Amino acid sequence: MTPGNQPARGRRGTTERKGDLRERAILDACEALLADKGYEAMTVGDIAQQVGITRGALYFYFGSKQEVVTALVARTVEHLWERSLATAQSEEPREAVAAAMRRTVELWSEHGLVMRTAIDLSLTVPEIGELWSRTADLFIMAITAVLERAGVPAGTGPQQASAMARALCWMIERSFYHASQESNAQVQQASSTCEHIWLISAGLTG
Amino acid sequence: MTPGNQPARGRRGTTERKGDLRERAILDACEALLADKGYEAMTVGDIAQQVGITRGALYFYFGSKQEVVTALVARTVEHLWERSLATAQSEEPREAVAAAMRRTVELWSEHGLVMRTAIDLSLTVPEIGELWSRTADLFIMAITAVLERAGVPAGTGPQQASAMARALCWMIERSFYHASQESNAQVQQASSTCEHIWLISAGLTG
DNA sequence: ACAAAAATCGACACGGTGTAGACTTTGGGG
DNA sequence: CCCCAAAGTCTACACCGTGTCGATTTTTGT
Repeated sequence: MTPGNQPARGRRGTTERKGDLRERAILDACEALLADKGYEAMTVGDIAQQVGITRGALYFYFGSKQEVVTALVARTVEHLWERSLATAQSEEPREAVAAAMRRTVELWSEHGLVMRTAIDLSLTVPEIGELWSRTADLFIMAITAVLERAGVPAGTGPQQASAMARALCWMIERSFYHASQESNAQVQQASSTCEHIWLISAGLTG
Repeated sequence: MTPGNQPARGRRGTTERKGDLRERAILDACEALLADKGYEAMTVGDIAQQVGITRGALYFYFGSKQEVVTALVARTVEHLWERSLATAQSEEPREAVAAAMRRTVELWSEHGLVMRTAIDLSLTVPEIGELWSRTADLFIMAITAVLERAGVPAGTGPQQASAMARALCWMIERSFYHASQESNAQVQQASSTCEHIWLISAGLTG
């Protein structure tokens, strides 16, 4: 479809099409516009103008505003996946929780805008919904692992690790979603509260 | 602005303007359309057609699609407020939690569609954001009260009732949001899990 | 340096929005 | 009963954002 779907890295020469630059520029422009106009108000013409091309040219790269935003979300989410694999590997559950929450604060501080956008569009843009759902599953699996290591019985019943992890994941998502709209201080506060509830839920009181 | 802003209930005679009927019919149509097309796909023309009038006539009642949906949300949310005042009045915290969750299941089963819509549009339609924020605050206050009665220290610190209640509220909102999209069984499951975590957070283990 | 591929542009058709003005219905007083 | 103002409704229009098309220019590999 759009150029850049295949990396097309020629073995040696940096096959860096001019269009690859433009594509990144479009995504950057989109992120900037998203920041100060919001998704609804942002128009395809706005993005093109920000990049310095016409709408027609932009449609060469992406088929619609939704596709642009989807690509932006994909770029960000890919970044999350890379950096989050090694998290919560600690043996000590208490430390694992702390590490995970530190990581979460980082992610939302850096990418809060795009993550909020992804959540907002999950319903209306199936592709984004899929992307975010995948991401949430990673978090849920990580939380489940920590709960089980802390002694919570495995299983999908209401009082068992998997279901609890899902609920805790939504708690964290929503808390950070709101907090990251306000200030870094709010994010810190949300983080502390979520960490506390997570610890209690894992039976790690005191 | 639009008719019906003032109840205009003449003291005796039922001053039931023909327009009041239409207004309700529009809201009903909107709710129906919302159910099987979704907000984005639903057009002002669709709503008008469903009611059996033209777009022009609809604009006599509401200034835009957003206004229609806002009115629909307002109608539903008003309903929530009425019925939720007497909840969680029980002395026994454990019973209060159970009652609150039963209530929540009811609300989401009956009004899940509109509630999800309200949440989705909170960002883009400030008026709806305000409405939903108010509603969330009611829930948070109720949860706070239960936590305090169960012995959680009052205050806004991360380990104190108010902050914890907020996090728990988001957990419940998000869990039900997702579950109510799937099935009643999922809603029940979510309810049980949330209840369990709430109880643990309140220190009511065992 | 030249041809194919990549990129860009301007113009168009389409669909949804919101508004304006003319027309019809409704429902109290004279 | 009639009349008139208010309430309600309609058709037509202007606007704006979208997505597409064909013509044109630039890049790129050889």
